[in-house]
Amino acid sequence: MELTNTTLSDFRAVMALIDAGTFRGAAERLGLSPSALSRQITGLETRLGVRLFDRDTRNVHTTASGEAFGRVARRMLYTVEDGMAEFEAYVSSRQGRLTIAGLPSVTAGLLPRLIGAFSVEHPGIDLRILDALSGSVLEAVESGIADLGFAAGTVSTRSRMHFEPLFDDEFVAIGHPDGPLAENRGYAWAEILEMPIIAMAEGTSVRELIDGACLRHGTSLSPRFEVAHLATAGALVSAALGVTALPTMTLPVLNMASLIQRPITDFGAKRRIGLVRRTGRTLSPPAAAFTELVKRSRLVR
Amino acid sequence: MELTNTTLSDFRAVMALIDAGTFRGAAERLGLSPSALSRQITGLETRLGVRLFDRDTRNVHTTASGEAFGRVARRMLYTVEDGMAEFEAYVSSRQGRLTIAGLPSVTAGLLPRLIGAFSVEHPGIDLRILDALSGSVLEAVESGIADLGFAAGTVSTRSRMHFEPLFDDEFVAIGHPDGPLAENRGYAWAEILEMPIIAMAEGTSVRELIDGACLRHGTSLSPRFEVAHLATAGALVSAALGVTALPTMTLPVLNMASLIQRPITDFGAKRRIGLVRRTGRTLSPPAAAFTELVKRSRLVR
DNA sequence: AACAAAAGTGCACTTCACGCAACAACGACT
DNA sequence: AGTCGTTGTTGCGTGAAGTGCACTTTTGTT
Repeated sequence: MELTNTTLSDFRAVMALIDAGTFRGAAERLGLSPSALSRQITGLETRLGVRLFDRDTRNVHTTASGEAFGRVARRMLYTVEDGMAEFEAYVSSRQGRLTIAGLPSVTAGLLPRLIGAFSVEHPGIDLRILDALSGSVLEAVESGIADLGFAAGTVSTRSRMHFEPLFDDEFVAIGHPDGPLAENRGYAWAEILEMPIIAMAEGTSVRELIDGACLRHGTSLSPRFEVAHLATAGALVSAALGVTALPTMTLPVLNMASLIQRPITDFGAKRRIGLVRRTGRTLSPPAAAFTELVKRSRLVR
Repeated sequence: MELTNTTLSDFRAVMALIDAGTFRGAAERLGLSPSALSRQITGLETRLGVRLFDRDTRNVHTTASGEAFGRVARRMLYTVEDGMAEFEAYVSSRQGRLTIAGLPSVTAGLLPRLIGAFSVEHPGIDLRILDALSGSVLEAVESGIADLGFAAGTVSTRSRMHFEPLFDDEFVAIGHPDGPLAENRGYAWAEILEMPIIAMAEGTSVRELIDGACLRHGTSLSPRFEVAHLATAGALVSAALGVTALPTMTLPVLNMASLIQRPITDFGAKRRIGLVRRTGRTLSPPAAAFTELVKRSRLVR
């Protein structure tokens, strides 16, 4: 009994013949000639070593073995149908899973709107958000844990991954209403450096950007506090312990009620936010759909 | 997306490539050349409109879509494997169902030994016994309710079905020890007709045979009692109400403790017991196996 | 920098499947 | 009972699909 050579068309042929009851009808349903179907059934019976249909030139009767095979065939075709439908649903992003890594500022400030829109368009997709520091975002995407990542477009980012810039996130100075930024005007970066600075911890993209700006200005940063979380920085500023410089994107995370923001006139450094993905790797359909959505939503300001 | 043309070899190819990680290894496992596999994967990807593997000349990486397809493919191949194993088990009579119709005398006297042996050889097969009158046996087999039937080989039987004779069941006279058959010798049929006869109801094969014998002897039967069931006949004889003539095969059904049996010297009619099955219909594998067992058990006496 | 290994491609060949036409057998209708 | 129509099967030719071999290209390694 040669089972391995059995193909899906064999199953389809048997099913059609069982349902139609005649070779002619079954062949028509399958879209081929009666002779072709006859050969196929004969060949299958030969390979199986079992007669599936008792037939003469006038009648066709399914044997017990034929019915047994038909049950198997029906299950098989259902499985194929279901499987392909499932795959098609996956490809067309109707179901699946999408993991997005992002800097905390992005996940908090930008992602809510995006994933809101996405989950409306693709309700069947399980969304996972990974908020991590800059390095972890790249790591997550590179290792495949995350499909996409939102990160700042630093040099290291662009070399390891494909980076698609979305918009520039400008730095503003944040201070207490009664603090050194009380005057409602733009401040120069040199001015700010004179104030007590609350800086983000090293390893964050914000800190990386600020360090780079200092380098270009030929100055150096001497922070009064270093904090790991944006909210902490906000709290410290609210307590009038100092000022800080943050990208505007991060502001929604903070409670701005008791804070004021001022432009930095000559800071120059912008945080270029973009979408990272592995180079040379095809995006999963949900990831591609999400990328499409992001582009469509015109974040560029 | 062309889903319908997807074939089992596509699933096998994807599975092999996922598992092996290289075209070369996968091709070897599939028993074909790397180029053929390359074309197959490319063709599948084209039909699906989705890239399943990211590959350069050196590395092969499964995409998210490829893994999704792989999950579907694995399920598919398991289903095929299971299904074919199930069918193979059915064909080789390791599982399935077998319905045997038989005359009450046969089912009671002969079948127990046979189905005992059969269920030892084929423990996975569900056995159903249909004990019915002669006509019902044929009906059950003809309609497909029963796969096989044990019946007496009358003319009508042979014309409608394929009849395979197994053995001849001879008639003996049954009486009460104190009745007219008290003498331990053979009795002529004419003698017995003089005694009070307990006959089986019309429609039973026993009655059919006896009527035939009377016809040949130029006599006629005038039964004192007519009963539908063998056990009833036996009970009547036990009560010394008369004598009866029955095939030896039926005797195990009766309680012979208070009965005696005597040869009928010139009765001449034997009941030819045989296996009936539909003409022109292939037997189900369990039925074929059972037939084989019956032939092997050499019932011919 | 050169080599080796692996995937992709052009080309020729085989094999498989298909349709058409002829054939055989069975059933129905007169 | 004879005839005709229908239905499954088979012989044959054709076309497409698949396969292997040889070669190219690219990439990782020594």
